Amino acid sequence: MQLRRADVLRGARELLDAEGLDGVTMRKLGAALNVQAGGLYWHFRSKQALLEAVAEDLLAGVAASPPAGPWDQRLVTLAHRLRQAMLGVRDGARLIAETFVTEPNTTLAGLTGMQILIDAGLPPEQAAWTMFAVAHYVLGHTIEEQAAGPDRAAKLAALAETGPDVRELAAAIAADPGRRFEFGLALVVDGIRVRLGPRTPADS
Amino acid sequence: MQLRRADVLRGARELLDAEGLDGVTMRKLGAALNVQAGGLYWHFRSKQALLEAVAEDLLAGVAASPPAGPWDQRLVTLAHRLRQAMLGVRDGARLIAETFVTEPNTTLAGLTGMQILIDAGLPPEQAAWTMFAVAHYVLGHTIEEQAAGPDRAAKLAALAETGPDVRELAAAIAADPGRRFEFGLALVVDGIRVRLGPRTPADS
DNA sequence: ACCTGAACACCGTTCAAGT
DNA sequence: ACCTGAACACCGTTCAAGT
Repeated sequence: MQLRRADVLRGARELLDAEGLDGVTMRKLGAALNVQAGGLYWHFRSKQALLEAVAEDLLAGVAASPPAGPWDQRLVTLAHRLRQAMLGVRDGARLIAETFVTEPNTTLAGLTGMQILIDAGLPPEQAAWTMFAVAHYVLGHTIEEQAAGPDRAAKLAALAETGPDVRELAAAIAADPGRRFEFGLALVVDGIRVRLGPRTPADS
Repeated sequence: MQLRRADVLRGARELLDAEGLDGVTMRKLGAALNVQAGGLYWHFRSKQALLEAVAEDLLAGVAASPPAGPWDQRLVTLAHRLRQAMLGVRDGARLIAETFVTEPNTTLAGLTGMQILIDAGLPPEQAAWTMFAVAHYVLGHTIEEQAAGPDRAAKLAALAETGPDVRELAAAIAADPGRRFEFGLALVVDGIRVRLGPRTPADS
């Protein structure tokens, strides 16, 4: 039976999850879908276009339903969803980083973040800039968190041996990523709060 | 005459600057150095090892001299240096992201950030976590900022046409990266200040 | 419309053998 | 010690031709 665009997308995502971004190959994907590698080019202009479609797909749930509550909670929810979306596949954050998408899911996620900050009281331009600051923190954190590497653990252990200060650094890398993410996110949110002035808790 | 490790490193960096990360190839590098691709493996265990050496090299200046002044200025200086180091080569931020280095330059940069925050009054564990939050913001920002892509401008222009709210978002992407970086960095620093309590301005 | 077969111009890595 | 030559097992992409 014939392959649909959605099948290729699903296959690519499964291959990504199984092999990582460097393991995604048009030939392997073809094999998984019982098709020659060249045949995939009927469905997608290029490998890059396929990866961008996977990236857009990955962000599907991020802003599908708008987060509710006070502005800080809404923003934290959105940031969580973004991280979770990227954690949804192996190398998801790297995929997002190496891709430039202007499709609905991606755009809506950005707009939603911006709107939350406008509702909180920021002028539109500041809201957009602030939204990107949050997004960049989330992206940077999640990329690092997903970076696998076989010798990572070994290097880290060796590093921890070299001194007490370096030990503290190594411990931070090895710490629970979820809690570390939360910590940094709260920091950024506090920074935003400063810009809103003192009468924020009363707003919705 | 013979090739030294440093020559390979310099060649790799120049090739990276000229062709981008995806254009760095053992064969092209060999050609640039008048050597067969296989010959490079005498100097470096693998392409990955070579890239990690380039990454470590890139961070040479970041913490070479410790930033001076009040803690917030010291931290901002360090963040600037980190961004500038990554901007020093094409795809520098992506290189740092795809690499896990525990060599002196990289480690010292991390330790310096942590020490600045300890001096500011944070307990060591918080200082380490905070340092990573800053680093992740810088990394995320600089990756996005360096993402080239030929159709980027076209996609962005098309996006700006689709509505006034999206226009604001597109404008933020197209804005001066230096100013945008500054804005987000100040946000993070304000967030840190909140955690230090009210008696900070008096400290050095 | 959707895919095959085959080719083109590449990759990273290994390793005997040369100097 | 440092590198060549040649091979191995791969890549993304194109495109005539098939169905």
